[in-house]
Amino acid sequence: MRKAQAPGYENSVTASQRAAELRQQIRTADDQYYNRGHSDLSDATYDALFTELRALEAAHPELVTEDSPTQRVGAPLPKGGDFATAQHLEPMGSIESLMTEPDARDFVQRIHKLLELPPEAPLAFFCEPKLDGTSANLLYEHGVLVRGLSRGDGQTGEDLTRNLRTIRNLPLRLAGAGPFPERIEIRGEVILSKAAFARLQAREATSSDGTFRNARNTVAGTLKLLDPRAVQRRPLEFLAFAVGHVSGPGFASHGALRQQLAAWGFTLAEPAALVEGLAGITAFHDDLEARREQLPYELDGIVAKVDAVALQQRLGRTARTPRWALAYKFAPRLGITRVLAIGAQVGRTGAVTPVAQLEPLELAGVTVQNASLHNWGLLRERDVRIGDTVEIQRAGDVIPEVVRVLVEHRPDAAPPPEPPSVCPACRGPLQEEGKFLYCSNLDCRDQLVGRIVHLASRQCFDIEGLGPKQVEQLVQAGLLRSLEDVFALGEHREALLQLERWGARSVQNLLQRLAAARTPSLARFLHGLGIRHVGLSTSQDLARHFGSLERLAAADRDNLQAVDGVGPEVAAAVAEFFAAERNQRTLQALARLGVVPQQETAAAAGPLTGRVFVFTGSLGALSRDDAAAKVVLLGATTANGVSKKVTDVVAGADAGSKLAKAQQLGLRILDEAAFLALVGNP
DNA sequence: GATCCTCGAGTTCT
DNA sequence: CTCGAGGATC
Repeated sequence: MRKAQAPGYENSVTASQRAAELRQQIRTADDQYYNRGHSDLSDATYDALFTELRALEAAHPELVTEDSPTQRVGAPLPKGGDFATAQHLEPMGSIESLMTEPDARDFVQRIHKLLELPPEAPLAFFCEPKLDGTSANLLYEHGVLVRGLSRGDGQTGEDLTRNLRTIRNLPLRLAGAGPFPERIEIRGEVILSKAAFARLQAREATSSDGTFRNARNTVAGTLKLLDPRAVQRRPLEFLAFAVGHVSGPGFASHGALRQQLAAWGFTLAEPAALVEGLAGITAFHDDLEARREQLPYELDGIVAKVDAVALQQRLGRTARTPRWALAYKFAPRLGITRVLAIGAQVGRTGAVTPVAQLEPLELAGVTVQNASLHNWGLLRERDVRIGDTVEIQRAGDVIPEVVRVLVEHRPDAAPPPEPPSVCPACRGPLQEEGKFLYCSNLDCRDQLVGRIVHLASRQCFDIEGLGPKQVEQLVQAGLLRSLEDVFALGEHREALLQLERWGARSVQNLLQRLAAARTPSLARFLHGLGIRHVGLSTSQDLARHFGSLERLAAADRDNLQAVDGVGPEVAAAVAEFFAAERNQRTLQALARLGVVPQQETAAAAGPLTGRVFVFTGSLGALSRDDAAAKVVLLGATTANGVSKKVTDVVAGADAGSKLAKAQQLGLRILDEAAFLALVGNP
């Protein structure tokens, strides 16, 4: 075995030969390791070769090539440095997601119809696993990797080249003799295998904060690290699944494309198969779902593509997805665990709701410890008891929910839980209203925390840095005893500074933000007050109708009911709110502290007046609220759900049921790019 | 009085 | 995302 040595070569010809030799050995080892699972070289030998090559290149900088394995790792970006962004040559769209067999059937039938094929005509699909990682788009020029982008919003991605380069099974130079396309974009998924993730967890558990909760988030986090050397220590892999822009001739089929990618040195997702029709797709899906646990990677479904590229082109694409590819997801995972306790929470409205505390359970990538039971009626209906074994599902793959109780596993001594007789926070009396229990004590601590958090939230006064943690702490410290106290915090500067985690800087920031938050729109002001039945939408209706706080406060029930969307219940709630002496004091105190809602000006008519927007899926660049604000500024209104009244649906990535409904209703559907074009790029 | 929309509110975790 | 209930409409 050769030792790493100082560069002592007599002339650069030998040095250049040796460098080429080392690069070849290292590449072979990388390829063996990632594509066959083991390498003929020991880790120590590999490191030695690598060190030698690096030393050689240091001594002969002219020998450094862009595709040398040493170039996988660059220096860290300066702290606080941001990743640059760049345009994809061809947009990186998403694929329509389906959950059920009937949906898949519809999809395949639609393809037959569009191609004017009889339903029984054979049609070949290529099926591959749908990997759960982060997509990336690699640009190769004349066979050499020059850039790697994240998906971003589909049009523009972040330049992650320096980090992507560290992935060892990602070719820095395409394998084979060429000729290579002048430019080609290779798309794939960056993932951590289950084994690699487990190793990483074991290795880092002792050293750092143990933040590796699931593989997908770890991948996303890793690619954003500023120091490529840290990225290199995470055993990421790149699995290619498609090409974007190609200069020169394309490929005849997805199968041919895969062969070429493999020949160029890419790893491909396996198992994959060329199958026939819906039956083939379904069989592939069911087979993988059944073997899910045994596969080396996390997957959330399969992807099926019409194999022939000529047919793909005939099918074309909708505004946001190709018509020739579908993602057929696996059924949401059910998990089984035990109910440790059934607690009660008090929300900002005083509603006391039951929460099941669960034995921690890994479900679809996260650890679930709590599941809401919504109300005591539901709890009784499902008959959930402490000690019960229950089936948990993440509704919409997000919110944990108790699906059912496995009664046969119930311990003998498990009485049904009793709803609390007093408020769990303040021990005050409870009132029953419908299926809900309410704590009617306005000074109840948990309620106060909830009301203040709501007041400070984005849709209301938008006070950054005043979240649940901080509010809890300030209430505990006695600095907040009522809503209006929020704006009196400036008078308690000294007391604030005494608290843990409140330094001069954070106190100053908070006080500045409070000062800035003192002139909200009337709608946001109203919403922040937390009047029953009055959310953002109703607040806006009221603000538009009355124009000022004074006129609203003076309105009686009849005046209130004249507002569109306000009936007897809402009118009563609003009138009662303004009649209550306690609330009048709050309003007076706020006014004294300089908190004054702005007069509502009638919404300016704009180019989008009369149109109603709904947002679904995630928009890369904008939050949903920001997107909504943009269309409102142009004269449009927004709604929460899809209905006949809606005119436009903006579908971001991973759009769900709303999109399907919108398609049914034949509404105008905008993808993110179209939306940004409409509202004018920020 | 019944039915359909829509809004409010609560919910988990990173 | 889901449930429940208020409001509008027939």
